[in-house]
Amino acid sequence: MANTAPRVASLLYEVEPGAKVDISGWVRTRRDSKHGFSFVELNDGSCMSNLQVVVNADVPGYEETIKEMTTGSSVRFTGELKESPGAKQRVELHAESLELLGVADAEKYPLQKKRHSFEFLREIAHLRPRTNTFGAIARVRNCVCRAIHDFFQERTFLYVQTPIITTSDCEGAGEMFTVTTLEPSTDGQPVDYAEDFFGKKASLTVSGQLEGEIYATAVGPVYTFGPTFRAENSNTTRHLSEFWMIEPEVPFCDLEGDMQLAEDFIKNIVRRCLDECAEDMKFFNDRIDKTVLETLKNILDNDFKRVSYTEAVELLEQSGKKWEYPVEWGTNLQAEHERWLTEEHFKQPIIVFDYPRSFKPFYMYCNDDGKTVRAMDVLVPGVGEIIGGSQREHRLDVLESRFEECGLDTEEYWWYLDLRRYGSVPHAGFGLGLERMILLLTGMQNIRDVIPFPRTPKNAEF
RNA sequence: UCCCCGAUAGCUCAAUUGGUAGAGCGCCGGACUGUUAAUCCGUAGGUCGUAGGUUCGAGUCCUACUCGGGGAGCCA
Repeated sequence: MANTAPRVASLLYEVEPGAKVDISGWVRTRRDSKHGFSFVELNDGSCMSNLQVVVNADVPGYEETIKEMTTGSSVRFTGELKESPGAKQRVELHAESLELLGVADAEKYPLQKKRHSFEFLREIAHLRPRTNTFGAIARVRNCVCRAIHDFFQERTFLYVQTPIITTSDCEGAGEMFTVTTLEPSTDGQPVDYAEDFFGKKASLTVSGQLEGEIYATAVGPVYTFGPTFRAENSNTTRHLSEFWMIEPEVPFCDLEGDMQLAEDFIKNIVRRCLDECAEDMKFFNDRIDKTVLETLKNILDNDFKRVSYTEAVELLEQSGKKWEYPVEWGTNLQAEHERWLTEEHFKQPIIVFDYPRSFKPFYMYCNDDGKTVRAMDVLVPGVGEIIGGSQREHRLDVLESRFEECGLDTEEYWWYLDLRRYGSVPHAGFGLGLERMILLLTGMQNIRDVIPFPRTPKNAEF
């Protein structure tokens, strides 16, 4: 047995009838004809569709084996690929041999030939990739990851691995998980991190941005692509405790360039998925969200609407809507505001920029107006904020005063300030939440269903 | 963390003013069939989330807890 055999996807869409085939996979369903033969629907994860295997009763082993080929069992067939008289497939496999590799007790196997709720499937996350929806998500997610690397590689960005364990805090990004080998204190005494593994308090990263800036100001455009951890007690359909983030950082770049990069980036990913995962994308449109293809086409066909925070506030004030959270210049936009702007008013992705400095972190470039910073958020219908980014403050004196303003210790960020002391340049970057991007692409509602093994408060199974 | 809602068969759900549980699907058995969400008939399958309480009597009412869902905040 070798894993070089063609897979179902190529048999269905590429290989010509007449080919001799050796194929292994899992049974999705079986239909028996009492006096003659059985149809076995074989899936191997290479695509949404199954290979229909026609097994005649005269195939050796048929009588003893076919009843065991229940939903979920693993099987292997050899035979000849033939044109299918059925309307639903181009070709089918006429089996000449059959082999049951692993049984799946039909009485106990949790996946049935019917739809299951996503809540139920979350409880069996080790089996859910065997379903149509989660197989499709896995393929789309893979496509997105490839598209991301290709996008940046084609633009000469360097892929930089920033640390997962870190002793710096990208302030404002959220609560951090502590990494320690110390036993929990039982006497109520505060933990002495000087005694800890790293000799100081260490955490799981909440962002690779600060380290990304180090490389961007040395080797040119870079991007990070890795797991990120937030210990926030967030219980929503859009938050994970462990998620994947892509963070480009570009020297000699201002906010304008940053926004353009973000827009090109998202459009590129959308285009790749539509081109390369057409079958899966059609499934999402048919079964998950009837508007998803239209939404994605809309994204490709239009420039993202750019609106300053100040303009956004004016639009919200003039909307005549009753807001649960009052709109006032100087307060952060709430979900209801963002949703109205992108879903009801503009009905397309928008980029809100130049936010008040009062609620934005220290590293963002301060505008001359003394009130705003060069920050931008990309908001998309259905998902909300998908990208957050900014031009970074590269002026040493301004940055130092911002540290003071934010109550931060410059000593801890000595290396970050060095970047401004020696050869400082304007630079900018952003962070894209991978799982939120996949929500947008698939029309899935809950972020826990677009990552293989979701980690959320009180949940870290598998 | 806050606010709402929920937990009954393997899955999805129903059960009247409180009177000791039903359906569909799935499974299994049978019939039929180049089928493809197959179709038709039948069988089996439940300590009603956990622990208390009210009551002659609780799936149903009350309390606590656990878990799940939706929304909010925080953010990507």
